[in-house]
Amino acid sequence: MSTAKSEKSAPVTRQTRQRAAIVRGLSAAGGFRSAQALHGELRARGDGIGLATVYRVLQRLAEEGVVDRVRAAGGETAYRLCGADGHHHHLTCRMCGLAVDVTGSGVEAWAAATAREHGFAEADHTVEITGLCPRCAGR
Amino acid sequence: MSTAKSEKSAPVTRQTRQRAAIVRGLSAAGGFRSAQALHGELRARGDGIGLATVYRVLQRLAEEGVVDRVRAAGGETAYRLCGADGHHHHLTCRMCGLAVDVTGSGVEAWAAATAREHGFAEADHTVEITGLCPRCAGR
DNA sequence: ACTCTTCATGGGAATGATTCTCACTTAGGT
DNA sequence: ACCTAAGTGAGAATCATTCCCATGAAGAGT
Repeated sequence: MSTAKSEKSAPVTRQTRQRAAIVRGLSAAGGFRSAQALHGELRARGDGIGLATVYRVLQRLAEEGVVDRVRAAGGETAYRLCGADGHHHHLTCRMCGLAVDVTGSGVEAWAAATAREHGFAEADHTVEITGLCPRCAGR
Repeated sequence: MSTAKSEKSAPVTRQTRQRAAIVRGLSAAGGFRSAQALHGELRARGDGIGLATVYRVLQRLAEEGVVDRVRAAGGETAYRLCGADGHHHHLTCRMCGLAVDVTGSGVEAWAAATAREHGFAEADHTVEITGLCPRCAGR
């Protein structure tokens, strides 16, 4: 039976026009965009693309670590190109949506230690700080 | 015209059978429950109550600080009676849903400092640690 | 205790985001 | 150029949550 394929096949991830458009779109946006918003912007720009595809690609990009995912208040999920710099958290303005990346060496350690302390394995964590950015706070 | 009412009316929050049932239900549950799940449990128990009411009451309880809110993976929102002990975070098992309260003096400070550092005001934060609880990890 | 005003309730429709289905297209290896 | 598995897209299907609005009841005043 099996010749060289052995057990698992490589997850190839093809380079398609749509996938490229989505990454370009996110790049141009520069910040968070919901799947629906991104879809609208791409269409407006003339890139023919289906909503289902936007969801699919965005989800995969998230799995691949190419984009960040945050759950917005209205139940929507928003995505943003992640600067390939691995793990970090967000400081978001609850008024205008401005988001700043922050890293917290201490938090990482605390989260890991807390999990271990309670016997939890494969710990992961999310941290979101919200507040009013300088501009919004000043008004 | 206006006599003694002056400007703002007191936010009365009436004590209703339904509201009581919801709090009792959450109390009996002991952990997180989605609005839908709670509604199902209450109905099964014989407490006649509408889904819309469950959502409404749960939302208000959250505003009042009586319950915790976490956004589950499937886009659902889950609620849990909060022991009136103010601020804390959660360590959740991503397999069985077991949730443990944890407090992190260090995290609080870090979050506040980070926000201040970037000029953000009125900072708030959420921290969720997920992993596999001892039992699930052991299987 | 009786009444009146206002807030709460609930059933079902409406909304909105996300996922599914499935026939058709295409990237990439040979 | 050819084959085949992966990707795509339109619309239907799902699902959680909110809206609408007539009816019910809590609590203040008398």
